Amino acid sequence: MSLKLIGRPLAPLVERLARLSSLDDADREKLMALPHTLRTVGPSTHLVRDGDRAEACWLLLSGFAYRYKITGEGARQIVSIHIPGEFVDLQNSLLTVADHSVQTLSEAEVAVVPRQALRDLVLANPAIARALWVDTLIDASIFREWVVNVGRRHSRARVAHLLCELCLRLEAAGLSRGRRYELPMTQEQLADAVGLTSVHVNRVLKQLAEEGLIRRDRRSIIIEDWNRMRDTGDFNERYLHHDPQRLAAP
Amino acid sequence: MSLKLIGRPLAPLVERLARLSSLDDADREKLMALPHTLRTVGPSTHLVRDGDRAEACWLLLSGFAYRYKITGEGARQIVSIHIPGEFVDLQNSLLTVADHSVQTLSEAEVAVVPRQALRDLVLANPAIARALWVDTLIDASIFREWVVNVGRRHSRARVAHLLCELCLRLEAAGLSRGRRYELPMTQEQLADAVGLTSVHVNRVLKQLAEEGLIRRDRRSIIIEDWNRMRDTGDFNERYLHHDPQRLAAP
DNA sequence: CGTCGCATTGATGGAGGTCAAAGAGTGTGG
DNA sequence: CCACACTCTTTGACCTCCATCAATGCGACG
Repeated sequence: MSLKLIGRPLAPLVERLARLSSLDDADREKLMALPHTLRTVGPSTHLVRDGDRAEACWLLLSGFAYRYKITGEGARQIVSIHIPGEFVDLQNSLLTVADHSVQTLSEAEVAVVPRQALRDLVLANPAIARALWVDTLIDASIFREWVVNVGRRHSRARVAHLLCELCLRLEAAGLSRGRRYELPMTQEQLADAVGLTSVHVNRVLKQLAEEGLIRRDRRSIIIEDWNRMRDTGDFNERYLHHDPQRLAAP
Repeated sequence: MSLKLIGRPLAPLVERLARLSSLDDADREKLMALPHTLRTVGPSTHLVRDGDRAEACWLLLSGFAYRYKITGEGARQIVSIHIPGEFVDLQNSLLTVADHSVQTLSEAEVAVVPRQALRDLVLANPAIARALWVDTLIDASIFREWVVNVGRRHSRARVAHLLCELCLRLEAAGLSRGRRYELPMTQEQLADAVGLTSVHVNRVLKQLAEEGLIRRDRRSIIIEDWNRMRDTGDFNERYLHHDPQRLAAP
């Protein structure tokens, strides 16, 4: 269902990109004017399915989503979690067939941007092209960190690392209150993000809570002791590249 | 040490990018004319170190390299393996500080491209910008598959998957003879790429060889039975996006 | 011919998986 | 307002895959 939202619906995207790369007012206007359709979708809605032909790019305006793949044995691995303001499949603009699926975690407002519109915008605006490229590079950096997380860290560290990452990303987007944030994920989904089982994630969370590193309140996470979480999660935020990237303008 | 190589040293890059995205003759010429310094470096040479300020991008012209991170506990995770024609750290063009290290596996010829030269080229040439963006998107796709590999596959499948991936990538680059290719990696390095120990990788390789799926000859891998390797590695090449991406020109 | 790095093999242990059941939170319909 | 249904969380018992530790083998190279 299409619906009109107030004002400038794409603002979260523009703010995000402007944090990553310098954009002048004209660039921002052009981004805001990107043709799109707004939709509100429920939790567990598939936005993209593995194997789909790419037709549009989905931009998350509110709510959470995740990308995942299913192995031949039927196991699911979540490869990324997305927060408002992020494109969940920017690759659809240029690659022809989706190599993974995208599903919402919560109810979400999304903007559907036709693939061609994005290509045209990028072709005509080098600064926007650069901003989107930076976005893709940071995405890739996060994937690399996830490879390390599931490949070489113990269960405690994996879970702590993920919780630290989400906390900082939400903070950068202005979506957390202090060290507390909503995390609308089941323990099974958390498990699929860190390559463990839900049973084990449950034990790890329990232990982290008992030791006073975190507190859990329904689907909220409160990081009680950031320093110890950082240590047990072997977390170094450099890979998020949140430091200002705005170098001398093009 | 800088040295002059014959003809058009950047040709492997141009060929690779042209496979990924449409480039006209003018674009190709501009890429070929990218300012750079050629160097020949020995095996185990660090091209980038985690934490370095990005000054240049390294392009592999011959030989192999890999990117890795070290955890707080000192474990290494290899996050990607690179073959000739690939940029090993395109992100250096736009991100300011390296979040991982890059090291050669074998002796290698590399081109060092000043970061600013690449930025300028991209800013002035949308088609080249697009090609490099596609390159980054495919890189990211491979990282995602690696997350799945270390997160959700058993040891046999992990190793088989990696061997399948390298085979196809080398084939696409015209660097394998049939199903045989040189793989200048120790079993410890293989282990760090798939999140296992070298001891276990050794046992897996032995088993794959005993069952007739592969043959090993020094540092060469021969895939004897592609179909069974594909099955045991749960390998689906779609994520490599080797299918022609050349859609209607910009 | 020694030595150095890597591969190979065996023995043992543990982190995390699997299986199964009970508990808790939330929503719904009577 | 309660009963029950459904999903998710929690906990316990047991087991397996892979890590760890420790030798030994072996090929390349000075």
